[in-house]
Amino acid sequence: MTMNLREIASRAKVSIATVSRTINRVPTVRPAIARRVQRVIDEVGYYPNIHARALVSGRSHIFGLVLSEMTNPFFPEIAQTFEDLGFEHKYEVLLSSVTNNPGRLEMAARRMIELRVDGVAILTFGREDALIEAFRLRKVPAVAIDVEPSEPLLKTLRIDYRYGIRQAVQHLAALGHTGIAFVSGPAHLKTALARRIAFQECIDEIGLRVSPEFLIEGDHTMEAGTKAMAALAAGSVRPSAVICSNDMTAIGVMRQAFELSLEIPRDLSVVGFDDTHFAQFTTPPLTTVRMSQSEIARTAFQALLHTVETQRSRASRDFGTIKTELVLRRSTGIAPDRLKRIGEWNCQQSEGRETPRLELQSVLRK
Amino acid sequence: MTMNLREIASRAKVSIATVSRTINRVPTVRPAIARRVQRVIDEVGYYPNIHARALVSGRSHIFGLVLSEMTNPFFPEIAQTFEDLGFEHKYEVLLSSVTNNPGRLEMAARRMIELRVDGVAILTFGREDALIEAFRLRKVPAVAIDVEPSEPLLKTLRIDYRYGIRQAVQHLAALGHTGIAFVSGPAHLKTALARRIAFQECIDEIGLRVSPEFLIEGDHTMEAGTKAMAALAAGSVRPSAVICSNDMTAIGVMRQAFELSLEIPRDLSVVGFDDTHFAQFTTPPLTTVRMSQSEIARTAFQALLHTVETQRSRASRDFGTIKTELVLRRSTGIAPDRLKRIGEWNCQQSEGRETPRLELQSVLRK
DNA sequence: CTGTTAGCGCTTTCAG
DNA sequence: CTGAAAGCGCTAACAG
Repeated sequence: MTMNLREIASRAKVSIATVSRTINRVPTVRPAIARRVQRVIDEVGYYPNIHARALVSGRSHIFGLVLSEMTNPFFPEIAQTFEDLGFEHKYEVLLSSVTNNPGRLEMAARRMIELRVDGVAILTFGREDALIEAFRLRKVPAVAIDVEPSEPLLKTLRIDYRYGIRQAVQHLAALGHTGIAFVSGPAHLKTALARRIAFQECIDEIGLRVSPEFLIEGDHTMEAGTKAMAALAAGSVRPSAVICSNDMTAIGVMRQAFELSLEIPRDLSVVGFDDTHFAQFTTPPLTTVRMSQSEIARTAFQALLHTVETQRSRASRDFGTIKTELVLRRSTGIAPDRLKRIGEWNCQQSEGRETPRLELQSVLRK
Repeated sequence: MTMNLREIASRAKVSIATVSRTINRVPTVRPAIARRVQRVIDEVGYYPNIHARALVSGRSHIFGLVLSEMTNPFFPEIAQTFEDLGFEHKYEVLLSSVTNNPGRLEMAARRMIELRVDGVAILTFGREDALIEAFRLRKVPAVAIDVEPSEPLLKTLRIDYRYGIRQAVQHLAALGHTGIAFVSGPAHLKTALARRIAFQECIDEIGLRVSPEFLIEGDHTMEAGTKAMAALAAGSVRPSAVICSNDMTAIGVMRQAFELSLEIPRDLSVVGFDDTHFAQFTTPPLTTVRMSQSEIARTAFQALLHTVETQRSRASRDFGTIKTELVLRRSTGIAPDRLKRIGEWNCQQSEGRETPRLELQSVLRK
């Protein structure tokens, strides 16, 4: 038995319009009737057909969410928040993860458009240009990261990479590190590039210099971290600290450090980027730059909602800047050579495997 | 300019029926005309309206996929494969992650039904009953794990937890462990229960016994693993090995072991379950029971496809059994007391931090 | 307050 | 081989 408005209407002895109104909570329905209709609906467990509704109303009540590989935990955490928000505001969310797989990007755009999403958040952190163009053409409201919003339907969400990366660099420098390596993400990702540049600038700022050997290109996977660390260890000079473009990379670096019997942070300090939930559970817990996933998801959602719900949001507004910030944990410590000098001055053995730690948070966060 | 069949038709100077046929590759369209139509479609970048199509055809070409919390990497890995398959077979996939959040489960069912999915894979590993019932009522083809398929539209996909868990238990026993703890998932999850029972049986089988203190209930999060290990360490007797109901739990256990200055595997052996990608990157790499995510996703997808594409798939078939299997890495080693005895016999120091290892794979996998 | 009716964009007979 | 026309289930005027 296929249920539809007509069937409900006939059972409740009203017209289909009344059923429709009841479902949509139009207040002009006499309460007694509304209750009667509702009872029938509940009895038969009727759910409206979204397709019919979208077709006639022109609004699908679906938001698209385009992310990169779901296997990087950073993205599921965004998805989770975004979905929660959708739930709260009665929007479906159509998730599309764009892998390197060619055609996948195009596919994502196609899905979103075919399903006539009311708006789409593009949080791929890098290769969004083609998507943005596709949605602009079809006049689909969109929000993306660090783009120039050339028109009212495109909102932007900026990220201040510099702030957190500066904290990381200064934290390391304060601990006496001078040889600091950086493992970047894939060069073609804008976001990865931005992080690397921020690193470079922050290093320059304090008058340090980084040997070209210390700038390794990775691809934001754990495997890349492993390889990068192997390369670093094989070099003529070795860094005493390494900053990674994301947490996955840092995990890979730590893995390889373990392989090389390097103890963290005694022999090597490691800093991640993202602060995924995992960062708290590495051994040792990872010092990393937090970029709040939920804040990103929330801001993106709000931007979309704002664009859709208010007709004349003519001004292509900037939806604020997401700040990044260093979270100190235990993968960073005093630079090995400074530590040695401390040892010489003060011959008594410090207890166990503990490494002396500086509490810099108050300084860094001034 | 809102594009639709009519518009394309008028531009290509054919009827809308012909455009429809062209799009759907109906072979009776004269090639010359088809080309003309196609050119117009490409020029204007037209995408059909899925809603209209679904409405009239009665088939949405959408598969639903219900998973548990996406923040456990096990699930994204399934989602990835399932989506790839959707891509390949021209199905949308609508992902719904069911968190503990009350109402979220109901919401998932509602979404699937309102969007008239052609089938739904329920891979929540535990609390699927309500969902299954909802889909049964509405005659939505479904596939779920370890259910009794009472009717043709419900397929089942079985998982052999025992096989892998037995390997884990025997591996540990062979290394001389007698005090083996088990950190389970939440008691209300069928799948977690199944794992715990399998563990118990495998222990019984070899005549070992496990103290009640060694059976800890967790909830499949890293936090739970941490707490479980803390509890274990605080007990009157300590286990020399712990098997976890999933990899997340194992990561938490390792994290806490580190906190307690327990070295793995010298002081404690740890075994996970799932073999998520992360298991290769813990320090040390995690010995774990593999349950192939891609195999699960693939089997579920095939079951759905089979149900949908063949009208009269009357027989409610079992879609095979997924096997589980121990993957040896480096979080397990010889039991501490046996190791000590070895040390006594053979006084020469073994090199560095290496722990003697047995290569049991060939035996275990006979 | 409630009912009637005209489509939304598409697929699918049924005629030509 | 191509076109005309009848809906799919629903919303939104417009009447009553």
